Amino acid sequence: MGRGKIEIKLIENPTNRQVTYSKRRNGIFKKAHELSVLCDAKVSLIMFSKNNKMHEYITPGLSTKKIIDQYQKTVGDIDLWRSHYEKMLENLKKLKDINNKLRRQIRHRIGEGGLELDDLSFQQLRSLEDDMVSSIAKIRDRKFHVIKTRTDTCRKKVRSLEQMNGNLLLELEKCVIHHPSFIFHDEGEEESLANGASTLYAFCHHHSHLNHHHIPHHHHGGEEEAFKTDDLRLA
Amino acid sequence: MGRGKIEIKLIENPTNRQVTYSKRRNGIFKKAHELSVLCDAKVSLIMFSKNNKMHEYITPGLSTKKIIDQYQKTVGDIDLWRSHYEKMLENLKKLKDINNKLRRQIRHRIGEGGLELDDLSFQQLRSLEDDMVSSIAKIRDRKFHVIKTRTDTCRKKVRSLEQMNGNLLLELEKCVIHHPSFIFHDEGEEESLANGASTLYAFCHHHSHLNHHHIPHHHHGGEEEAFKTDDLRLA
DNA sequence: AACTATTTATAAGA
DNA sequence: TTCTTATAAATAGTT
Repeated sequence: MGRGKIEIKLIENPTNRQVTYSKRRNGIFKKAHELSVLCDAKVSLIMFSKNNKMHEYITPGLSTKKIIDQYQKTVGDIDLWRSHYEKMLENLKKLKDINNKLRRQIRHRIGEGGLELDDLSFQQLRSLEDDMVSSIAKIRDRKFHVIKTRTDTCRKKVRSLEQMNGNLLLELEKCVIHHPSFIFHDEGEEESLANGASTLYAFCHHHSHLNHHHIPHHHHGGEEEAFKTDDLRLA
Repeated sequence: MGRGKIEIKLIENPTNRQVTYSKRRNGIFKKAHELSVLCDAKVSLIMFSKNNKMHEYITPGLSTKKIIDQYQKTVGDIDLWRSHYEKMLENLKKLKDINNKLRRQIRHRIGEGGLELDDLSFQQLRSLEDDMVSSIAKIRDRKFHVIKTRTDTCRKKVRSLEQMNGNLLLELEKCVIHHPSFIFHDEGEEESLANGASTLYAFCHHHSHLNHHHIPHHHHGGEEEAFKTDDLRLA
């Protein structure tokens, strides 16, 4: 109906399409309204343009919600929403129940207020206590494991540092023996040395005072045992 | 558009109205479909005739649910359903989270598998252990309280029975002293006596052999202490 | 947004 | 209902 007949297929020209959309949208709304009035029908017309602009028509005196409700009722069993909603309610209730049970269980285990323990019998209290004892044993085991791992790691680190120190000492001894003047002759370079070298240099000074003994913060044998038991006293 | 122009108002003649409804319904569906195709629009058209027959058109490839969902999203805040639904979803999520946390807490307290304890630091393990120790103390307190209450109740009962027995003995003594022939003279009535009286009678016989000592199943003093500690050994 | 030649929808009748 | 058809209404292309 227009200057020329058109084929019913997507209008490629966006401007053209937009114009047609507007015109026909108005046309369809008018038709929907006429149907509402002429035949006392309930009409819900919702549409989204290609760029998701929404437009709707509803028979006056109705709401989209009402129409959709009636739609749900009519379509009934095939409908997803209602059952979905009801499943959700059910789920919600179940979760609340589980939640309460879990809380109760925790309160029992915490021994909260005696108020919670009141509803347990002597036998239940006994078995709860047994559970707790075995649980605490597991926690202690785990704690022991954690501290042991930590101690072991520390011990390994110490051992490796000791070995490194030993090697450095040997190197230094060689140096000192072959070039006794080395230690004090190159002071000018001290500032430009990298960190490691600088530390080594400091160590040389230190070492020369201590006459080849280990530096004091190294742990060994009995001392390491003491460290271990000290930590485990916490357990 | 027809043989004559019509006014847009309710068609009173039901047949006429029904015919018009059918014709125009088809027309509007056709228009809706043309709009869908020409402009790539999403269209949902739901209508109910005066006698509640439902008809709907949906842009092919869509579902009414999808359209309605999009409608909810677009209309958004004004709508009640959507917020209701989303509040529910939110609630559901919250409950699930809380639930998981509670479960985790319980698993920690149970010390399940070490798998659960793996993610706790030494400090956390220590404080968990402390908690458990104090909880177990509470449970033991409660257990002690339960058994003590039970013991006390039992002791009271015993005491009251002893007193009752004592009184009965005194009464009997009086009887025997004043009517020494009473005990064996009325055997004929024995069968017809009520339970309490029968017991009293039996007691008389028993008592006459025991020379005023307590009957053996009574606990007193040291013996009662023994009973108590025996029960508490369970604790 | 307005115009208008045409197509489309449809009211009334069969 | 469906078909027909005269006529009203919608609208494609143009301004």
